[in-house]
Amino acid sequence: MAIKERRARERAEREQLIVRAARELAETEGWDAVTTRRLAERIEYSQPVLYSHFAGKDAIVAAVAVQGCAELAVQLRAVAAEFDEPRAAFGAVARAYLAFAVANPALYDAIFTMANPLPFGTPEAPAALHEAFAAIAEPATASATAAGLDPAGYTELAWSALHGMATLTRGGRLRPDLDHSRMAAFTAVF
Amino acid sequence: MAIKERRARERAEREQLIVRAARELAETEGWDAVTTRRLAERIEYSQPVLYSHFAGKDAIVAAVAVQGCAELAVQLRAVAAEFDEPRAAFGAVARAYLAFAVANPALYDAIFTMANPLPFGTPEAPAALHEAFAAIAEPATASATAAGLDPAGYTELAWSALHGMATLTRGGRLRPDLDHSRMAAFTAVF
DNA sequence: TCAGTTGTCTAGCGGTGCTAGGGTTTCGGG
DNA sequence: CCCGAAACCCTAGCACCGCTAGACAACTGA
Repeated sequence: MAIKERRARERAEREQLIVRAARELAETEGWDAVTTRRLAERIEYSQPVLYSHFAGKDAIVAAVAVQGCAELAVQLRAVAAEFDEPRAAFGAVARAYLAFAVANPALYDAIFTMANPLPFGTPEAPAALHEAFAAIAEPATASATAAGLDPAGYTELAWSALHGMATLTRGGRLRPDLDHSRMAAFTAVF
Repeated sequence: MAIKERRARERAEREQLIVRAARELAETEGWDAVTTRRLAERIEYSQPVLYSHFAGKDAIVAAVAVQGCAELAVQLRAVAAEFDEPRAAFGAVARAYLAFAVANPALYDAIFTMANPLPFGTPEAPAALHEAFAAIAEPATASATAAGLDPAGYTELAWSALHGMATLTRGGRLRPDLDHSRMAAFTAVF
């Protein structure tokens, strides 16, 4: 009996090993470098074992995404908890969100831009995702009601602005010298 | 002498044929389906002729992107011209921007999300790109000065919000039932 | 007519995600 | 202790990808 448990434990460890290897490879060389062959070589197994853990490459990046999601949620929550005033919290959370995207570009892509099959809307999305969204939604809701606007749409708009800044910044499509001005406009407007 | 001209004309026509085929294929089946082999089959030539026109596949999607850019600029300009009041113009341009992204998802991706090597900042970007950006920047600048904010950062923020909404909507990451509320928040806030 | 240029195609290279099949190891009961 | 059964993993390969070398055909211009 205990043997089965040990096997299951080893399997789980190897699965984490795969996810970790994929994330590291993506973060250091970009997602293009994350091929099943390189991944297999890195974990010192052959490619087919990857498919005994995940349905395909997409499932691997999805696993990386949910892991990243949890980290993002933790960071945003921690920042939000430092502030009493919702407006100040909103600004700080926004800055933390963008900082996360800059610090972990590959992780951010896995979560939000790659075509992963993660359910996102209100149905059964990973709990970490709800958590991260809530960290933005709470101060945003406070700001929306103060402005007499529907909180739901307002929150999605604010998130869209953050996401837009994150992605456009990475593509070199926004002027770096305007970072400060842009952020000032965000805190002034939202 | 005239023979060279005819040849050059035919080459230009074939180049347009390639760009058109790439765009159509992308729009109907997504960019994943745009492979050099399928593209070659569609224009009824072999793959190598593609490389006598473009440096590689990236250059082809870049060509599609600048073409789409011009169209976007025309549409935004046309919408902006209908309004005298900058505020009303801003809202209409924003709606037109999002409508463009919904109507031509592959085109939008080619311009803004794919890793094309288009220069974007202030240096030598395609003229059409400046044109499109200006169509957003002008009403945004009016709105920014009215709010006493730096127009440059304000404009980039507004564009980020639009871009974020466009991309998150396509990924099914925003609730469709909030489209109206989200847009109301946009016009109220910017 | 005929060399030289131009244009195009076939075939192939190294890479991708993914899978079929077989061989080795380990397990569990007689 | 031993052996059939199950679990596990690897080698080899498929069909596809972007891209290119080299051969071949067609056209040009003297």
